Amino acid sequence: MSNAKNHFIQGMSRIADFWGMPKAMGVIYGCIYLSSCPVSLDEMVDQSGLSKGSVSTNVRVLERLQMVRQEFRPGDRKDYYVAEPDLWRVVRGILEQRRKVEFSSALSSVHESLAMLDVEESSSENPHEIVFQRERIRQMESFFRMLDKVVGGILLMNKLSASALSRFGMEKQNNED
Amino acid sequence: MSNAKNHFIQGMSRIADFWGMPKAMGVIYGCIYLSSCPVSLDEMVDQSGLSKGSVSTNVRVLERLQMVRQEFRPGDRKDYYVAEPDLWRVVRGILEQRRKVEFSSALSSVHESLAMLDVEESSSENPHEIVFQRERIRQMESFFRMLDKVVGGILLMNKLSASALSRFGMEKQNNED
DNA sequence: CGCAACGTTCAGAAAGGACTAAACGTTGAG
DNA sequence: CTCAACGTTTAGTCCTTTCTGAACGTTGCG
Repeated sequence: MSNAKNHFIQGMSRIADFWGMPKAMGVIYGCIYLSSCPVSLDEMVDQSGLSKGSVSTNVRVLERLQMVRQEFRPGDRKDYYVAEPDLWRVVRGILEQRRKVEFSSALSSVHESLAMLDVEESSSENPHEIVFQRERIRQMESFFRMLDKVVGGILLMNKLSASALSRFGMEKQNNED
Repeated sequence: MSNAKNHFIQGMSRIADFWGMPKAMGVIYGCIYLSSCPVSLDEMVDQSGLSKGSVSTNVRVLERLQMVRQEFRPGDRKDYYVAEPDLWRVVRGILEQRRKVEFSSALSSVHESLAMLDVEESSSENPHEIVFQRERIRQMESFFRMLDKVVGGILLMNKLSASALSRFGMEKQNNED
């Protein structure tokens, strides 16, 4: 394998780690992303130096995130994978996943706190504090709701490309490229 | 401490964990965020159940991220902290930090791979693969550059509020609130 | 001075995740 | 039917990160 590919894969490993994913995921995506033809599981094992089990597990996570696709070959029992080349779709996949898993949970957690506060209000000897806390929690709730909307808006764009990005206030700076 | 505050703090712990930060950071921010008056380190220790060392360390990280501010009191040796109430400023602080640390590093890593590919090109027996890889890496490089611009654009807005959000394509959906 | 009140630091423990290796279930060819 | 080629699962190990507890340096009061 080329020296450059090795270095690239190592970079993907770092990036995956930084975004809270297993390093192996980054490594495997790097393998597939830089292959001009579909890659089998064994090839990934060779190129990545990871165990077969790890590759098997992680490649399916990548598939769930729509970062790679399985390519079927009639009469071949091996699984071949190709990378989703549109990186903006990749971030969409990740965002979708995270939104489903965590955003709603965070929102409901905050909402529950608000409900509990209402129950406690009557029995409190310090109403001022309660009022303050309710206001704060309410602000955080509306913050989460807005955040969820923003992400939802991004997900609605079927292509997060230059034209879409112009809405992000990017018109201001037009240095390089 | 109120039952609701406890629940809220637990939620912050989960959220912090999800975003790749120490749980204790979330807990401590929760403590301060829901206090109507500046909080001393000892009070945080009481309310969070964490050790003094952990609180001391994590509260300073929060300060560096501009999620809390120190409030000086003349003639009092204790350190008091108040929370940054504008949650959009909070995400800005976090984004700024992450951009500094990781974005540039990711970009240079990809760029290095590209350079290595150029060196290897001549000595390769498989020029087709090299050409393919160069194209792929180039795409990722331009992706990172764009991503960096987007984040930069967000950071330029001094208030990421409703008016700013309208640029994000949020006009389309106007359900609730 | 001496002591008590603070915040900080650091070695070590604890916890949580991720990877490995080996056993396993399935499928298809001979 | 038997065996080899696959991908999957899981128990166990390793490694990283985080938290704790105690020692430490500083500061100001009595």
